[in-house]
Amino acid sequence: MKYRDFKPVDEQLAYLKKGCVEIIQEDELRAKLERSRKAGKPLQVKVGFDPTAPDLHLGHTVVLRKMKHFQDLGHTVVFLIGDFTGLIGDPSGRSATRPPMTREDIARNAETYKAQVFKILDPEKTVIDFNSRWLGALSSFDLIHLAAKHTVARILERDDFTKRLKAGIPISVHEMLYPLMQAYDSVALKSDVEMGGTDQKFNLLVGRDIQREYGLEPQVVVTLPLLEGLDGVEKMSKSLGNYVGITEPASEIFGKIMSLPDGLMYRYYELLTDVPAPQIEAWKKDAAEGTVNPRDLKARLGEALAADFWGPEAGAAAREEFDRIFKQKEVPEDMPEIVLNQGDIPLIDLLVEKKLVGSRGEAKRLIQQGGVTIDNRRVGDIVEKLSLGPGCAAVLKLGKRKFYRLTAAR
RNA sequence: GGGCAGGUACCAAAGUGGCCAAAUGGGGCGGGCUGUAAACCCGCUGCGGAAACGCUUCGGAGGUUCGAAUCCUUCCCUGCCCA
Repeated sequence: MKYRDFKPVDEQLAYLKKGCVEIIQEDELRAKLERSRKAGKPLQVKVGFDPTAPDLHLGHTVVLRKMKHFQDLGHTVVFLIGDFTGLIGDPSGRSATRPPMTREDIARNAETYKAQVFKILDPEKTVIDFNSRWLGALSSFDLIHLAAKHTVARILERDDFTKRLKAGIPISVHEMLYPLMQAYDSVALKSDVEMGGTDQKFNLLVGRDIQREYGLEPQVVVTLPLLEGLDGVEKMSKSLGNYVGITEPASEIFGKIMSLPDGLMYRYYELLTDVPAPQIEAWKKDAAEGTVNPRDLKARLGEALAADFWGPEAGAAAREEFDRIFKQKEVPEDMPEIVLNQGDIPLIDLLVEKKLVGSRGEAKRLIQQGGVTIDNRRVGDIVEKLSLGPGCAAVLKLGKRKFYRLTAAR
């Protein structure tokens, strides 16, 4: 990129600042942008990702979207996969020591990442890297040398360590080393900017200190809000199950968004769409006054998000499908098909065999509680048997939203 | 190295010889009301069994006892205090 290709610094700053929680330090970022523009040299922007969970969800897209913003402005974004952690086997799950990941696992996860992140990022402007490349090459001497550059007190300052310490929850030594490792990534990459969720603030700041120790100009730290999960309380995470994965089918994305608590949808609009803030505020007001049905705003959001990952048509289709099922109480167009063999089969056996429930007890409970419907008829008896004549079909519904098409084997 | 306190179901946390498949809360699931929202109400939440009931669980392994989550031995793990 040449000088003229970079937008004026003020314009860039304004674009980048939107939605950020904090920029440390903003004037440093300005200085870096100015230098980059003059030299025609893009900034190096680094964001780290965990190699163990390559299923990205909407929470990750907050930072991905910001990465995209940097790309839009012509900067280089490094998508850093923290595979070193994976290689040595992160024991921080305590109860079950995780087996270390193999190189194959990591390579596979990296592929999965690629398939997902390029739904948002520009492949041309994205560098994917692995921190084992340099961390794996550090000798014990190097590591201790690195560790010598920081103090225990500084590490313990960290909020979550303090809490754990107080609560009597173990902290292992390697956990204290992680911030240093991550900081070293910034040294290795000579990053100008590192981004992360607000929970990463501490780690990101350590990066600045360590870069200075290694004689580099400290990176600018940009923190982004953590997106609340579907429950509206905890942050979105896979392990809490309150997430919307970006590879989920459009109809799932739409459905999950519809189940969002109302108050949360404005937050989602803010962090996950480009709808301008004043518009969001106006909607909020309209909904409160009753001039707009919050449901419709939510549907709009669901459609927009489904469209982000599957295209506008799929987004619209997801919305129509949803209305069909829940407004008009019809049956979805596509549902998983289950083929029944000839003859009677007890319903419970069917549910268990097809792995629709976890155990027979669960199947019984579901039936007893009226959660099972066949062709709109609620099943009342747990010993009920099922049979379909040749060429017949039926719709099995479990709970509120699980539909299956039963068909007879020829 | 020494002293002390702990390890209970998805999580937190009661239970300290039989009435314990284990209180309570959270979470989850189902139903109701709705807008598949929130709030709220009801129910369920180890496995098998239609049920009666049976079986496997309270860090691991042994033991005492008619009977153990509860007592003993030993091992593993964690926290706190002292060195």
